[in-house]
Amino acid sequence: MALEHAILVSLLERPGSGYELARRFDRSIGRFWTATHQQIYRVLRRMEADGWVAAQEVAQDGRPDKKVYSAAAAGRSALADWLREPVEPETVRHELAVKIRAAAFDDPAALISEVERHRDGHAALLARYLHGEQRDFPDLTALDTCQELQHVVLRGGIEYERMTLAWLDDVLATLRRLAADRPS
Amino acid sequence: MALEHAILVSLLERPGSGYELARRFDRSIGRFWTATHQQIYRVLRRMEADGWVAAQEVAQDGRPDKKVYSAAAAGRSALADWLREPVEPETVRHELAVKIRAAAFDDPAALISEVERHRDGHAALLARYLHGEQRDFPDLTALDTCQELQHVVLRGGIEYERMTLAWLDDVLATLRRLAADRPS
DNA sequence: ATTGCCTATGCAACTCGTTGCATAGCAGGA
DNA sequence: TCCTGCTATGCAACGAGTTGCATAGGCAAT
Repeated sequence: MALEHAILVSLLERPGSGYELARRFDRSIGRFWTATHQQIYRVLRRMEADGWVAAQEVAQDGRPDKKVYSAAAAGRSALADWLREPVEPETVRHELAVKIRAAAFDDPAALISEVERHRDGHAALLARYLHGEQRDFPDLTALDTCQELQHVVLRGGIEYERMTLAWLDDVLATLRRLAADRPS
Repeated sequence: MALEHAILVSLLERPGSGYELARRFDRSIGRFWTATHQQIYRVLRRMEADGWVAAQEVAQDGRPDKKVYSAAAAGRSALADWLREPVEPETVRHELAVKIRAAAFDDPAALISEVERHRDGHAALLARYLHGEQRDFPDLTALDTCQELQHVVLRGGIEYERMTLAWLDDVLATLRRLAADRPS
């Protein structure tokens, strides 16, 4: 279970409320680790009970109060312990790949618009990554350790999107060829 | 929920027992959709109750009996319905990426051997994919629709592994540079 | 001889993750 | 004015997924 650890890393990079964490998971972190606000609130409460994080109530005007969490010493040492354990290879749940193989038993042409939709989504995400890179890392020669590591993870995201985009174009070409060969 | 659909596709490609399906999920399918034998047995029973699959008991000598499942008409039409629904973008749970960002708050050098382990795993998987491609698709000019689609998914797997391999080399270079810059 | 692994299925208990809903004040547009 | 959407947190119920264990015969190696 790594949601705790992902939250700890995010809080070490910057303290924040459950709501803010949920938004971070929708953005930068969310593309290599997803979580809903429900999970995050639940885990934060458990982590607070375990002394991994400390909470501070912050009153705001014009908005509901919030609880700002920050990583505690116990959380930091738990993170260090976890870093020394081996992790499993990443699990992939690639529903679209299942659909592509399923198309053999139905109409391959019917899948084209769906694949195009995914292609466009990945293209948009790649653009957002590249834009975020420009904004957050304007000078790549002057990064501290934390930023270096954030940037190498971002590079992974960028390469993943580029690769996926090229693959989805390949998938589209294949589907179009099959649709032309055997019109239903 | 797509485990049902992944199982249906696998059974349409070839009927098999729960055990055999579990092994297929460990191999080809398993890299874009994971499932344990527990899940598979449970879902198969539900699918049988819903008339999506039909089971046939097969006695074997020297081995326990097995129940060979095959996709039924109702399952096939359920699959066709599902193909026409949009799917969510794939979810990624990339624990190693969390660790890389976590390394900023501990010792980056301590992560090197872990990343090397992952790198070697991905290299081995890429080799297995390429070997499987040679074996299962010796003549790329003579494929039926089902094989065309299997192959385009395999190409995706191969490209994913290549990209991951290159990225992990980038990560290793970054970690080594950080370790040299600031020795702990 | 015993140990360990492979085939083949399954139960029980648990944790993880999702979905729907609820509260509640404020801001902005039709 | 009403409706939608944002900030901020939370409960309850459900479904998905994991882990540990159990059975049970056969096969291969130590």
